[in-house]
Amino acid sequence: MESADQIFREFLRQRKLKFTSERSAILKSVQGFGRPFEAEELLLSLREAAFRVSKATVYRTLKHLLDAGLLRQVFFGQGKQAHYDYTFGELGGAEHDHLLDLDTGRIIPFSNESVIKLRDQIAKQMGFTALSHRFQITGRRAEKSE
Amino acid sequence: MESADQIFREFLRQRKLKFTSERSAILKSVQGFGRPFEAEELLLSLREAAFRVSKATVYRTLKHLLDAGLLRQVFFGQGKQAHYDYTFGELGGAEHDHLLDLDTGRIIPFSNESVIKLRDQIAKQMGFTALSHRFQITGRRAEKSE
DNA sequence: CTTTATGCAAAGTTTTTGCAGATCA
DNA sequence: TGATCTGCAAAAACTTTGCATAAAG
Repeated sequence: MESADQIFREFLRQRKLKFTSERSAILKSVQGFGRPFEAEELLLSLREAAFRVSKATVYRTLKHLLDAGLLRQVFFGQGKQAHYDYTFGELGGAEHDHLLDLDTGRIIPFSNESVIKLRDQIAKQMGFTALSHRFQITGRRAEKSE
Repeated sequence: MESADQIFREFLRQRKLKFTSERSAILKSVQGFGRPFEAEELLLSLREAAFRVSKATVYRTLKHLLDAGLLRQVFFGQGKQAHYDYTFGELGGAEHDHLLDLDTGRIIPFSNESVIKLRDQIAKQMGFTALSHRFQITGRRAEKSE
């Protein structure tokens, strides 16, 4: 099985793009988040790792990672800024969705096969073939002792 | 059953806000879309109806409609601009989701009870109570003769 | 009449782009 | 070495805000 690193290198090679130290550092940093992150957070995370990259390069690389299929964009709350979700993470590349804790703002990934079954079934009913989806549940801890 | 208009008036009254002709025109225009729309589209739609409202008022009113629960924000594609989705529309206030046609960009609303059942079940499994969700399927026409 | 709303233009956010010098293949 | 990259700063896209005047209750 290919690593994300290999996938990215191959993607770049096919497009005659270069695998630079910035792109390498950004991918590494992306893998460090266990949850969707914002461009600004990524920038900070790189600076903490003492790797100086410009905001422009971060955005440009995020776009490539999206094209390579290693990231996808998701939007939470009313926020206008995009979150980037690593599609290769903990769950080993399995499609996953998110539950947003209304009280803490925490984003919790989950994976559930029924979501895919349901989306495929709904799309079929509507005369479509489903290619992807975004599913986001907003909720609140059930048995909180407050 | 209360009309959206009544709900909005009541919402404004409770907050000591005013029901102005601009707010009335905006709500009417919102109801004219059968799909999620952008702030800019709303503005254009108002101008077509020969009603001149400023962009600032449109945004301010959208915020109130969100607070009143008559709209919610959704995000499609990679676009950074918010879409506003009327929660009171065709489906008579029933919760609904969207299918995005990858080829045409068209957004098609649908309503399916299983989505709610599934979200409630998943949230429960994770120790949460689901309050709302966003579900978006991206697909492509199944039997296209192209 | 007092409070809240509106329009305008200016400011704020987030993301994109042009360009000159730096780096990769 | 030729093509692609990078950082910077400026621009662009979308949304919010301050202020003076207008309208609602």
